[in-house]
Amino acid sequence: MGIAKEAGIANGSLFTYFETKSELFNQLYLELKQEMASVAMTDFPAEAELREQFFHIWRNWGNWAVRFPEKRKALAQLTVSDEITPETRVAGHKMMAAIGALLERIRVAGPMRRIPMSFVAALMNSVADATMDQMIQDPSHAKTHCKNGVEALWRMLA
Amino acid sequence: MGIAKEAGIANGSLFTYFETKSELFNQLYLELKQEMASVAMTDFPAEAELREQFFHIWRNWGNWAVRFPEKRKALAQLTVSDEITPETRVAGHKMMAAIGALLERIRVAGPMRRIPMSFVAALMNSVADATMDQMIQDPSHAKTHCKNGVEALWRMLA
Amino acid sequence: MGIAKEAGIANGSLFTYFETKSELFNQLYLELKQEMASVAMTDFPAEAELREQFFHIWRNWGNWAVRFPEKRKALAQLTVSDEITPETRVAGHKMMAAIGALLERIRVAGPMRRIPMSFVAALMNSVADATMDQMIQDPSHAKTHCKNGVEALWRMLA
Amino acid sequence: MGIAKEAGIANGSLFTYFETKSELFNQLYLELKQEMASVAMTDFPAEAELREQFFHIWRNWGNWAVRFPEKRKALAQLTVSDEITPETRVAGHKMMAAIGALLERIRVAGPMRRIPMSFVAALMNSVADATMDQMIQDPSHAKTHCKNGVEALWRMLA
DNA sequence: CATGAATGAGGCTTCATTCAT
DNA sequence: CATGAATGAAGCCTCATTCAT
Repeated sequence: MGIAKEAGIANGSLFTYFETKSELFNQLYLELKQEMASVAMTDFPAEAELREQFFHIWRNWGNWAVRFPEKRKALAQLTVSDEITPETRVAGHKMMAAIGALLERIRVAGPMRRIPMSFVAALMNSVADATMDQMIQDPSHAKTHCKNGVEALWRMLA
Repeated sequence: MGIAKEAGIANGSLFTYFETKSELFNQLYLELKQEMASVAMTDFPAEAELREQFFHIWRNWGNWAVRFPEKRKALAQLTVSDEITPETRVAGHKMMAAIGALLERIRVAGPMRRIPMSFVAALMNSVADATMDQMIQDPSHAKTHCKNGVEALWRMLA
Repeated sequence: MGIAKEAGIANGSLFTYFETKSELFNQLYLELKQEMASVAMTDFPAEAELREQFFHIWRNWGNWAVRFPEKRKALAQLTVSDEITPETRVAGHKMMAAIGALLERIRVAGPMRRIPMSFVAALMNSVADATMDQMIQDPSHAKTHCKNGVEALWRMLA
Repeated sequence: MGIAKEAGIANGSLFTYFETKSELFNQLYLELKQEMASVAMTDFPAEAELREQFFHIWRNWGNWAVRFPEKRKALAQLTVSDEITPETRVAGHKMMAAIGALLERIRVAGPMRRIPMSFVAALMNSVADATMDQMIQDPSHAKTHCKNGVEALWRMLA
């Protein structure tokens, strides 16, 4: 369909800002990752327990996914795209450092303490994706699905 | 890159078998789903407990994914592709009926008994995907990752 | 659509009889021309007047066109096709020699006596084509259209 | 041979102006019809008799055909092409409304008064085509062929 | 002799990219 | 800096033609 048209701008205008389609994708990926990271920390309850902190982040993600399903979809597609370079992926992960640290604290305290963090993170992401998809497909019960997803994940992690 | 070239045949030859690129994709999707379904049931322990039956299927999947990573990758890509029609997806799910029934028995007996089966199935699939990816990325510990994945999922389900 | 499929035979079978698509077209053109020529002379009233002889041929053509509209269409298309060689066209005209002679007798006796025969023949063909098209499009009044066409042409020629 | 190459432009450039090959053909058909219609009315003798008016149009057509044989050929091919939609044909006929009205006045006053206008128009077109072809094939006598053609048609019509 | 799978040249179409305005 | 016409590489698809069965 043409990425310029999809972005709603003149096809030539794209190259005022980006040298290349790949560059655009990588930059967009980082922007969306950044957005997910900062959305996650909105009203973060610094004094609460681990579980409540984790659930808080999850709720923020869910709200964001339901409000901006196109962003969620774009990020999902970019995540599996071959256009995103390893460097960009690393940079994206760094933006999630705070959440990674939180997950790490959960991991070492629970049944997955012997399992590599990378795998645990991958599992969290996959469950988060499945949950957000469910919320978007059935928005009238979004809150319930959100809770169900995080409780399922919590059983896995803690 | 051109799907004919990728398949190693003359570009025109594709259309001896398939009317259309879409038809090829849909048919390939079904074939791979069928393969996953029948691989899963290999040496199925009909008399064993639920847990052992489920772990058995999971191990079969893991072995298949490690042996045929290209098939696994192709199926993953087809699953998220827009070329696959809803009809094809339904047909694909039907091939998994036996596994679905098993999962259903696990679900009604555990903490997810109040949660829609479709969501539970989606969670299982997403965890399976993450596990297979991990196994393929780090094949020297494939068996361990396989076990870690299914145990994590089992904590979620049962 | 593929000329073999259109002919209702296996694609490879075509080349048992014809070296080439062009050869097939040229041969088919000649066959249809031959058919039109011999159909035209069916029950030819050798003793009748010029006008009646001409009308007789015209009626034969009309009946043929209504009975075999696909043949009529094929011939019309072949006639304007670039695949038909000048040699084939000449051969086709020779098959129509008897009708050409009749037309020539009409021409020299009428208002077009100073006009090149080739042009007169072209005019006759174009009026015949238009008439057959009309007959095929509105077969319930085919006879009327047939008569209207030849009478119009007769006013032109005689 | 590839319609872009034939037009002398890069193959992709076509789609800057037309969504589709079909659209290009239909639009070109209308443009050529429009051109024929407006050419026909050049210096139209509004006060002259029917016959002179008709001959005037015919002469205009003949001059146009001899001057732009490629346009004439293109229009002839488009007219028999399957790419031209019925809607486009109707639109094309509407452009010829003035000429149609003139022909109608001739028809009702002559021997074809009982014959459907559509058939009469088809006959006129077929004779016009044959005449233009003759003029283009033998341009040194173009004027004579032009006159011969219209006089022949006039005998048919009036 | 008939068949149909396989081929590849050639046509239509898309789309990232360039560039004159 | 924005625009959109122009480009051409690359993809999908058609179809005449070949060839092993």
